[in-house]
Amino acid sequence: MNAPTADSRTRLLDAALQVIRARGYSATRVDDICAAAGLSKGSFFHHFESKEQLAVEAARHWSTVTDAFFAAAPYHRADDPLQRVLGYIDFRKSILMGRVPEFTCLVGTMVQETYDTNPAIREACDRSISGHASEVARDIALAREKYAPDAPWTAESLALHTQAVLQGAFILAKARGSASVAEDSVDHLKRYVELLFHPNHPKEH
Amino acid sequence: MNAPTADSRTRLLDAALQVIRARGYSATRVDDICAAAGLSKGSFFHHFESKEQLAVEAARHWSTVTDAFFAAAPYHRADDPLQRVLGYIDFRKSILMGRVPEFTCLVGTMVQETYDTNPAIREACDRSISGHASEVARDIALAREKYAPDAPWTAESLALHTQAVLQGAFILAKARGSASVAEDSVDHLKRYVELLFHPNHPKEH
DNA sequence: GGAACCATACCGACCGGTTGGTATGGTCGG
DNA sequence: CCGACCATACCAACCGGTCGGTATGGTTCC
Repeated sequence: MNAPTADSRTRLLDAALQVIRARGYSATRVDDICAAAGLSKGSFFHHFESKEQLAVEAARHWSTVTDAFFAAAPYHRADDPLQRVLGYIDFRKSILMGRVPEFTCLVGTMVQETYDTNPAIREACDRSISGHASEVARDIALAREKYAPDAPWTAESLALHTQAVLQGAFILAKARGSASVAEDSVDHLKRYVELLFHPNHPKEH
Repeated sequence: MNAPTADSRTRLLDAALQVIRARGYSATRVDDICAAAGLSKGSFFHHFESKEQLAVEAARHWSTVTDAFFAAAPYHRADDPLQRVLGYIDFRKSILMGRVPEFTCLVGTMVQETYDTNPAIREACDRSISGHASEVARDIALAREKYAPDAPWTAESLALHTQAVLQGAFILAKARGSASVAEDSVDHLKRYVELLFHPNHPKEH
């Protein structure tokens, strides 16, 4: 009777995204994920051989979901690469809404708990973050070539910096219990990128 | 010999800083902390009424330790407030050495796992981060008044942004298993602050 | 068509190691 | 002797993972 709904494996993965983002990886029980998916533990271990393997697959699922989400975002339509980069940052700010677990990042949360004890999960989280950064770096590289070819920084490092700011903003939002501090930090990030590409200060007259 | 019976509580707190930074809060067992401190569980529950309360006190202990550490750092000796801010950033970069758990932040790690389930720990982590940011904000406010009194950002928000960058840099370092990506992000942060203050900044060599 | 057979999906009771916390008693300085 | 401190032994709940079993739908052979 579950035919019309998404298949069970996907439901378990989606449930894992929700629960782990709220409670963290270690504190999440397999039964929590099953309950959130409306499935039993037997079903869970039919689809995943262990909790650890679920985490690895959840990280990949996270990348799939977020890649599609960002691919559909409107900022890609700008012709100018710098405008796409700034549009990306605006877009990241605009989705900081709802409850904190709804806009924070699965892999940023998981990697904190697993980097030293769980290499498979750490690598899966790294692939997710680095993969997304590479996407951002493509537009940054084009903007750099066009507007700042002699800049002393690489497109890759600036893309990673955007991810660092976002991940850090999530931590502050979690500590404060509010998204507004994250919005402020994204504002600073946008100002930085604008300054990097438009040094229209009275420095050079 | 350390003071015989005097410091067991501190030894447990110090052990908690090490173990929780490496494994996270949920995955840390109280026996792990006891073993790292060379004490028994009876001693643990003599000093702390629960694992949760230990976490709250560990956050405060973390603030005490780090406050003293930063208070002793050389960047405070600069006369100019902007030089102190830039010196702070340089200092933060210079301590990104050793293994990852040795330079990352206890409260940034803990708050990710506890913000939605453990309000007491969340608040303790918030106090630690916000308290440190306030310290940084003092010099930023002086620099702003001196060099950029009409800037469209507040000293408080820029101070929080520095913390966001650092926390995010720690996450990237954990995912990558290397500090170098964190160093790059701190470089971007320093460049941002320099750009913010650049127009009226008197270069002195 | 239908009986026999099989694969996939799913259920939930159960197992055994783990873990936060407790009970009890010993040691030692004052 | 008292109370702070700490160790050992222990407990009950918890939790990841297992296992026997059911339901359903597809395939093959007559």
